[in-house]
Amino acid sequence: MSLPHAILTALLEKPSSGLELTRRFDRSIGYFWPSTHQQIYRELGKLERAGHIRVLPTAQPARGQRKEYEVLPAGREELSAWVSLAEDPRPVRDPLLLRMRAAAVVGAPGLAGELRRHLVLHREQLAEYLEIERRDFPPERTADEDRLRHLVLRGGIDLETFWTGWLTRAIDDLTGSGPGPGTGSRASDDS
Amino acid sequence: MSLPHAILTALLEKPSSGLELTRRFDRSIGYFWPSTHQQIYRELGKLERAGHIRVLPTAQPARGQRKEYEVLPAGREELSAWVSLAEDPRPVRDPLLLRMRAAAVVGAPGLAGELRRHLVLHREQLAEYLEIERRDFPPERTADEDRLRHLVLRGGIDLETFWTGWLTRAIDDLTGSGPGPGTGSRASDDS
DNA sequence: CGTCATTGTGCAACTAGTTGCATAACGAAG
DNA sequence: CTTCGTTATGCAACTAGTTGCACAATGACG
Repeated sequence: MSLPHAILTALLEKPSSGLELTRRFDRSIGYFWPSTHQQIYRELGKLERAGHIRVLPTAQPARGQRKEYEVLPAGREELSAWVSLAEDPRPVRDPLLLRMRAAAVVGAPGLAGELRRHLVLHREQLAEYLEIERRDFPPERTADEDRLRHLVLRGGIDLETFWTGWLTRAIDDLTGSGPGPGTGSRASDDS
Repeated sequence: MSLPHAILTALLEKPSSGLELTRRFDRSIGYFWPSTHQQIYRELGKLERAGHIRVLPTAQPARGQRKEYEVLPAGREELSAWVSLAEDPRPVRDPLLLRMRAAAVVGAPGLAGELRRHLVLHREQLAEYLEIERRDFPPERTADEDRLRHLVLRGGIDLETFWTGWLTRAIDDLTGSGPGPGTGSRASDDS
């Protein structure tokens, strides 16, 4: 149940309308909790009904008319409570790794190409994060209250760095020698 | 739609019953595509109806009676086709990063403790992967057909290495100086 | 004035994964 | 021989996320 809390966080940073929130997600919180406008509108409705947020009285409510939301005290408390919950890391669920594993069994003609494609995408994402870091967190003074936000960004940077590194080595390993395993046949398990 | 393909891969490696498959997932494919027995049984039913797998004739079909499945040619073809599909990396979706971001807004008394807890978990997972590597992929001869499987395992190892590194630095950064930001108040965006 | 693109809100249906539980066969213990 | 734990299969309801689309207001262009 993270999306409502992502929305509360974003609304505390700045009261917004649904679409505005969606756009801010696309270049901020959405980097580690992506969401669509449909989902966001639905969740805004729930949060309002729960008394966690309300429509700013300045805007008139009508279909197709902009509605700006702000967080109510109850919403802030809810978020505070959620922040201090313990929650185990979610298990990895990655189709690319699954594909490689399947390729070990049924063969993989174009797999190296797919790895190269992913490498490009991860490099782009990494560059985007580094650009944000350069812009928002210059080395001089790291404002105390920005430390957590910087750590989160560092997480994104380190994660993309891991992917580019691993993909590079995987491509080398796959194309460096022989044509690959073809249709494997063993029946052992594990790993 | 990855679960059916995960199951096809596992069944090609070795024909199995539902429960056996579940257990093999727990210490193998489930590391990057986790699944429960309920989901696996449901999917086995669909795969059988689709003509991708069949029950081995040796076992008699009855409720509460073991049924062993094997992959049919159509299933192998389906898997082959899926392996060569292009699929973009899924966006990250991580509650811990979200929590840190929320903590920058509403404060975070116990956050460092939670980070330490995660660090332990990731270290344990890393140790488990390294043990598997030591056991299944000794340095001497790397059999050609095992290369892909080893690469997948390397992915898990590198990923856990990234987490332990990042968490260690985050904990240092959070506990090293001042008491943290408390209730932040800024209203800027991005990052 | 009409129509067309843009901004904005939102519903409905679908898909995939999770949680809780029911049920059957079978062997071991009392 | 019955009861109990284990192995095994599976259904049903729920939750979260995705996809496709509908509709209202508004301002620009002809």
